[in-house]
Amino acid sequence: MDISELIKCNDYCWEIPAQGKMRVPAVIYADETLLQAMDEKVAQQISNVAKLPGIVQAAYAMPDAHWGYGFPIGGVAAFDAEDGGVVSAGGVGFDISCGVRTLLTGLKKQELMAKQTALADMLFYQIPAGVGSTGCVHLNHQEMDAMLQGGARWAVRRGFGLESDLERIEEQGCMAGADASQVSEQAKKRQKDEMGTLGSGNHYLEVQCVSRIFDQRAAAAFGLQEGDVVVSIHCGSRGLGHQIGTEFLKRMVLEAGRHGIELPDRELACAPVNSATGQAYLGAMRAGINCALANRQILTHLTRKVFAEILPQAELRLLYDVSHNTCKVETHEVEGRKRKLFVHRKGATRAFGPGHPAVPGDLRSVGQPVIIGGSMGTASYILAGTAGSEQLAYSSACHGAGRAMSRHAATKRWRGREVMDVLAGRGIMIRSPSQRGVAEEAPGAYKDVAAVVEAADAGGLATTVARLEPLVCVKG
DNA sequence: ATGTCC
Repeated sequence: MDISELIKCNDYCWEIPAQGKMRVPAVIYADETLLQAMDEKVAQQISNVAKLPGIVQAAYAMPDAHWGYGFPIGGVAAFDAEDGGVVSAGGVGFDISCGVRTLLTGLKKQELMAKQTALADMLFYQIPAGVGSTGCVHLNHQEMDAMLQGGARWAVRRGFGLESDLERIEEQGCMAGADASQVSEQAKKRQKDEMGTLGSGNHYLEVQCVSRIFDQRAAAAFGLQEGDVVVSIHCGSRGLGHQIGTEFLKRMVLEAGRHGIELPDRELACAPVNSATGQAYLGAMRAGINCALANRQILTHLTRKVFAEILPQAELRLLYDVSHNTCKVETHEVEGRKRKLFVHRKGATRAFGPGHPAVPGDLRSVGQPVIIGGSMGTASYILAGTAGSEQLAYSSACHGAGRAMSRHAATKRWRGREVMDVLAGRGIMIRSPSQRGVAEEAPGAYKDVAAVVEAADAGGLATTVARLEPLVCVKG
C-alpha cells in the first residue's frame, strides 16, 4: 500500500481523511511494515465503506486486514439506524458468525505427547471436515427452527455439552432476535446434515500448548499456564450462512436504488436497518449466528468424547467462544454521547474491555478473552479486551493472521504433502481430507501472526495474554 | 467462506 496519502496518527494508527463521497474518515490500525505489505485494495474498500449511509465516526481496518467481498476482511463499521444507517450482508461476510472457541483441558503437554498420534487419528476420524462434509446430527424442519432460534443453548439441551459452557459464549450461547422464518428453505436444506462439521478453507480443530504467558493476572483469570494443553475450534455456519448471505446480497443490490442508496461498489450492497429487507436480514443473520454457535457446541461435544477415550483424565472446560463475522446492536459512547449502533465486524473480533457487563462475571475484571487464530502450523494468541478499545474501533480487534497470498498462488507454490511433512518434522501433526486445502493454507501464505498481534496490542485494541503453539491440527 | 459455477 502507498502510505504517502495516509495521515499517521501514531505508529499503529493511520487515517485516510474523508474525501469525495466519504462521510467519515477511514482508519487503519497497523505498523508501517504491515501497512506497506497490505493490499492497496484494503484502502479502497475501507474508504468505500466510509461512503455508506449512517456510518458513525469512521470505518476501521484491523492489523490483519486483507481484500474481501465489498468490505475488507478485518473491517469494522457502525451505523446509526436513526440516521439512515444500513445493514450490509457483505459487511458481515458469507460465513455468518464464523468464529473460534478455546477449551481448557487440564492437561500438561507431557501427558499429551505419548498419545499425540492416537489423538490426531481419533480426532480426524470423529470430526467431520472438508467441503460438503456431513455430521452425526440430522435436523427435521421443527428441529432446524429450534436450532436457529436457540443456538448453543439448543445444542446443550439436546445433550451436546454442558450448561456451564453457555456463560462462556457471546450472547450466553443464544443470539436474541433470530427469526428462523426469514431463513429460506434452501438454506435450511443445505444445513440439515451439516451440523457438527468443520467445513473447509481456513477452518480447523487444533490441539495446542500454551508456550508463553505475557500477562500473568489475565492468564490466571482465564485459567492458562505455560505448558497447558488447550483445544481451539475454528468454524462457522456452513452452507446455511453462505446461502443467507448469497440471497440477501442479491436482494440488497436490487433494492438499493429504491432506498435511495448509491452504492460505491455493488459488493457493498446494503439496506436501511429500518426497512423490511434490513429487518429480514437481521433476523436471518441472527439465526445464522445461532447455527454457528450450535455447530461449535456440537464439535465441542465430539471433542470431549475423543478426549474421554484417549486421555480420560482430561476435563474440557470452555474458556470462551468468539464470533468474528457479525452485525450486533451495541451501545457505544461517541463524542460523549451514548448511541445505539449496528456494529459490523467482518474478520474482526469483539473485544469488550474490563468491567463490560457482557463479559462473564469471573473474567470481567480483566476483560473479554479475544482469540486470535494463527495459520496452520503457526502460533495462535489469547488477548484480552482493553478499556481504551471502545474509543479506537468500537471495542474490536483482529481475528487472525490474515492471508498474504491468494489460495491460487499458494497451490502453485506448495504441495500439501510437503507442507504436512515439514510440519511433522516440527512435531505438528496435520490431518486433512484435502491435500490442496493444506497447500492453500500453507503457513507461508499468511501474514506473520506475531506482528499482527503486536500491532493490535501496541495500538491499544487488545492486550496480549498468552501464546499457543499447535501440536495436532484437523484441517477442513 | 461455499453442494469451490444452477
